[in-house]
Amino acid sequence: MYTESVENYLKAIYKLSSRQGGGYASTKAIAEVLEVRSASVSKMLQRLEKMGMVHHRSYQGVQLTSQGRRIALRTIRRHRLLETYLYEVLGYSWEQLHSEAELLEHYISDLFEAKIDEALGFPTHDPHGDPIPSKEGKMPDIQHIALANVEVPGEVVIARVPDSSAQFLCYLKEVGLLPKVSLKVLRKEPFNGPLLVVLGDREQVIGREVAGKIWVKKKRDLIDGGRIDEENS
Amino acid sequence: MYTESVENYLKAIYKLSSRQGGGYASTKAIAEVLEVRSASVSKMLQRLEKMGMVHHRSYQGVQLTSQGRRIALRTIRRHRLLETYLYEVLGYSWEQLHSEAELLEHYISDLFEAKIDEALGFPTHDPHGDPIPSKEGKMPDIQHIALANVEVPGEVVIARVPDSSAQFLCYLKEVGLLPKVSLKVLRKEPFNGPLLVVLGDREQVIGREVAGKIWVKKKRDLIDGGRIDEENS
DNA sequence: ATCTAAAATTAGCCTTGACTAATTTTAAAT
DNA sequence: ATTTAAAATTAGTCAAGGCTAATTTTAGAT
Ligand SMILES: [Mn+2]
Ligand SMILES: [Mn+2]
Ligand SMILES: [Mn+2]
Ligand SMILES: [Mn+2]
Repeated sequence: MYTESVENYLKAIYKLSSRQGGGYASTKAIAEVLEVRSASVSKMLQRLEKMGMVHHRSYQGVQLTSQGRRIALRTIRRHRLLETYLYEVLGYSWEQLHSEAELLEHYISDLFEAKIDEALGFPTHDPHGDPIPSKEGKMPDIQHIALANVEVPGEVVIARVPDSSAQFLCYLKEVGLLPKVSLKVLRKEPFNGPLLVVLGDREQVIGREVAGKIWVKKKRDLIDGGRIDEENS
Repeated sequence: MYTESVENYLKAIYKLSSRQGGGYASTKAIAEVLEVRSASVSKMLQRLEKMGMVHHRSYQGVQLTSQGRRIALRTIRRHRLLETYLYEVLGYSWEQLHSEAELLEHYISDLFEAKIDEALGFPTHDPHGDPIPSKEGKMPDIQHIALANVEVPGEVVIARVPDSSAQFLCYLKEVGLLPKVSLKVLRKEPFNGPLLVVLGDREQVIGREVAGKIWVKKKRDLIDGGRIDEENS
């Protein structure tokens, strides 16, 4: 339907502008995500504007139109369904998922999407813990906190890890920091020092930077959807 | 690895030049298969020559180099493995296979190819009866005859049907002309008239043109690999 | 209010792979 | 041996999506 390039731009804009508040993505940030030059981004933004995919305020940033958001979410849905299928059905290992999905997301048909969705029993999360947007383009919004920001002592469950660096994922697999794993944070060393956590039956130190990329839920939130939390505090 | 376009050209050249003898594909024939203009083909042939994929004798035709053949066969292998997987595992219907495979064949990885091959138990033929080239690039060569050329009366088994027209496949499905089905040819009407065949428990007339596109094996060949046939005649 | 560095845009170039129109080559018919 | 029609090639154009280099805008520091 749309080109691989257009879909990748829309995905990048979606992720950057939903990252926080105002919702504008900058040219530079898009360029970094997609590993192209800023000049290429500027040009593409004009084309996307003409296509009705974005609102672009020159020198200020871009936002998706509802049309652009629809395509972005469809692509993200396909990406995450693909990752889930490759993992669950074809036996891909964790770190091989992303690159295959990154390409195939642009080339499967509506039918293929529907077939793997069905084969998986209509999953809601991919293997990295990322939510899968619905067919109608609803993305469940989630409130996770970074492991690095958990107050100590705290008991948490891993909800989500980044999907795009195979090396990082290999490390996480090695130490057992996978989605759905619970752990206790015993101590955080000051001056951005490492965290000391209990993982299963052993202790483990985790660098602050790594801990900033792992998203967790508090144990209590899990049991009661976060309501008790509010009443108690 | 190579672009979709390059792989489609190589596939087209492979099929056209293996169709018969000498093994040269003409510019016009390639243009017709790929539904592009001859001028576009001429230009691409020069690029393929530079890439070492073809030998092009100007105004005479092209042949694949061993390099070109390797890529063509890899693409055909992926196409047919994909069709088999979509059919056997994902429950695609017959006529939906080809268009999905035609695109995905260019975008799956070596790993994806290996995984679906394994999941299918290393199949040798796709749902249309076409042989799947081996990973090493060996294509089993097959000697089928067109149903239209069977001598009457003759008993045959359908080996292979064309894969690329969904409408044609729907018709074949409707009348039950599927690979592995046996039938008897009772009569061929003269002047390129229709064939009268027995299909299961009923008689069926088949136009000569349709019968020219269905490839069959003689019943005896099937049982004894064709040897008895030679001894008897 | 001015200066400056970072960010963004513009201008101009390249490759891929289409297209049309014009030209050249080939091969078959006279 | 010419003529001619089909096939093939060449020349020139276009859009997509990259790039570098040059220019413009913005926002923060003085
Ligand atoms: Mn991913
Ligand atoms: Mn992608
Ligand atoms: Mn096919
Ligand atoms: Mn194809």
